[in-house]
Amino acid sequence: MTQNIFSDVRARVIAALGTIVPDLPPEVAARVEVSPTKDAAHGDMATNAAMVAAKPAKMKPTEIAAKLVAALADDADIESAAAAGPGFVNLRLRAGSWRGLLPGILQAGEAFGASDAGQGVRVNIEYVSANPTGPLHIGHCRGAVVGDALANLMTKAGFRVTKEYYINDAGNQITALCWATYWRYLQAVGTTMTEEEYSNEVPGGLQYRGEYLIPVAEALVAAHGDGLASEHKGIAAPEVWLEIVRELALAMMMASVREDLAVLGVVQDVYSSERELVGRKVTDSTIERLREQGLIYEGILEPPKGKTPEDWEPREQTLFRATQFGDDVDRPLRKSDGSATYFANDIAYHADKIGRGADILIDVLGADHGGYVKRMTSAVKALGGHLDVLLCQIVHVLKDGQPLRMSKRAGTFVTLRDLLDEVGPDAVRFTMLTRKSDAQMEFDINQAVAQTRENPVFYVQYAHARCRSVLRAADEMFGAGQLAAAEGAALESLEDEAELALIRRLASWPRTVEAAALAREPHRIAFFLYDVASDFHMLWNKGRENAALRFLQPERTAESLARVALVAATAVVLRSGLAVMGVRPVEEMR
RNA sequence: GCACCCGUAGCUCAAUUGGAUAGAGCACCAGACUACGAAUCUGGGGGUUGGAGGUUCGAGUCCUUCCGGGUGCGCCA
Repeated sequence: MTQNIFSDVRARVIAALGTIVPDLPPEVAARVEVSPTKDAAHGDMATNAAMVAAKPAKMKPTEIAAKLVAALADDADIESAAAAGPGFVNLRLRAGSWRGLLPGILQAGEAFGASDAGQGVRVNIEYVSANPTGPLHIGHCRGAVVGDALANLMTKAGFRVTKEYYINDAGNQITALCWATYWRYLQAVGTTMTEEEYSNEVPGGLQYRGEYLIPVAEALVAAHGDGLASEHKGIAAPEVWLEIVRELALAMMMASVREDLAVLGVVQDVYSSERELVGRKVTDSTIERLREQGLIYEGILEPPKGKTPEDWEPREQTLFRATQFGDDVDRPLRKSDGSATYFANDIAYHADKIGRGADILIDVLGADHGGYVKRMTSAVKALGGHLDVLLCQIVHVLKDGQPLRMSKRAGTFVTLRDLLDEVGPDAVRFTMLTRKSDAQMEFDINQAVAQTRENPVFYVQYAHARCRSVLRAADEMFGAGQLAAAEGAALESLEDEAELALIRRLASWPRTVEAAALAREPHRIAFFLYDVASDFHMLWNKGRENAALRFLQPERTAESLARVALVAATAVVLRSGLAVMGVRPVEEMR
């Protein structure tokens, strides 16, 4: 038996199938699945082997199923096999085979569930990548959690993962940030200008008016006094101050972003700067490379149908042939002043990631970037790479039943830090993973902190705390070291249906990790842990009604140790799963 | 107008990626504490999976079309 009993049994099914269909094509074997049954009445697991093999074998599915049943009947771990429905083969494993998995779980500890499914493929996951123009807000939070959990998940599944943040520090937004910072600086040195007057002098107007720039201004004063202002404490020539302000504002904004992320438990491996990339002329060389492939041309785009912008005029641009790779239109790479578009720099950035050694690129983006997906996947395809994009849909935050609208103007702007202060990082992370990332979600602050079953964070934590409680009691009852004894304990006494159901659940953890990693769906871990917790609470309560099922019984050491093994294995799986989600397990609920 | 995401119980969401009778929680009704932690558990009602076609052994899942919600749509990032 390996750690993953499902892949183990699958191998036996394929072997058996091979004796029935001698020339079984490998691609057919690859489609054979062994999965848990939805309905316990069907047994423990079911396989579609007979159905997928029917066509190439030119046999009826039911006929193959009948032969599979006969072939598998000899297997020592299989108690019964039965053909069902259109050609399923339902399998029931011996209780002893299930129980026999517990020592392996305890031995593996939190590493249980790890696999080599990823085969060491190098994956670069880029997430958050918020413009460093202000504090992170709730809109960034979901992507941060999803990206981070996905990184943990794929690492556990045997991928080699790099976690990366792309700093968009090269565009007009940053110049706007500099002007906004400079306004705070002028205020700090005592300018007589009004905000209105200042805004009129700023190209594009004053954009970022939040107070979070005041500390930057104070740092500027500390370092330069009023030397960055004009004689009358007005606006000096940008050559005097712009680059100085840019350096400091960027550094301090990024420091605050990283601090907020750290509170959330997110620490990335690589922080890549767009400015640095542009400085290295990577954009130019990447465009040149695409030009050599004949993918760049000068042309004029059609205006969008229906809603044509007011100031539309046909214009010749440098275009990338995105349509050759599945995009709807070709995309511009240069602005009219000759500088690179954001897209052009981003192509260069993705080329850079590939160049640093990534077999698969993953971008975790916000829903407002949906229109960006096709062009970026097209570009990466042109570069010979592979890009998956995860779109995280909007999160609506609810408090006391009322939606918190995200509005900077109305002053109801919710920062990530605010949310973390109110809910705590563990609840934030778990709750963010209780929805598929491409579906919109409601984040109910009251529910996230509730100490009831309707809060999955609590429910799972409570199950773990209960496990620990039992293990602490076992320590007292049987003395320290009972765990070592439990690993070798006689497990035959674990025969109640609720106990076996829990074991089967724990045994499907490796399969869950693998499937979730391949599907890039970290939310499945949250649902799995909820199911483990549910199975465990159910078993606990059964012991309440039937004393014979209680975990610890002083006068029955063998039975107790067997159950201690089960409880310890449950705690192991819960911790293993929480680690993937980046949530800390708790020892007790206080 | 076009593209992408979504539409599942009254509400919030799952559904092992095309599998068997679509499942949880909340809410509603009825039950279980002389406790290894009742912050939990047991049972019950509740569905034309937005509508209509199609693909096949089999569709919530894939295709077409329509309806509804969200996001975006040449020198913003």
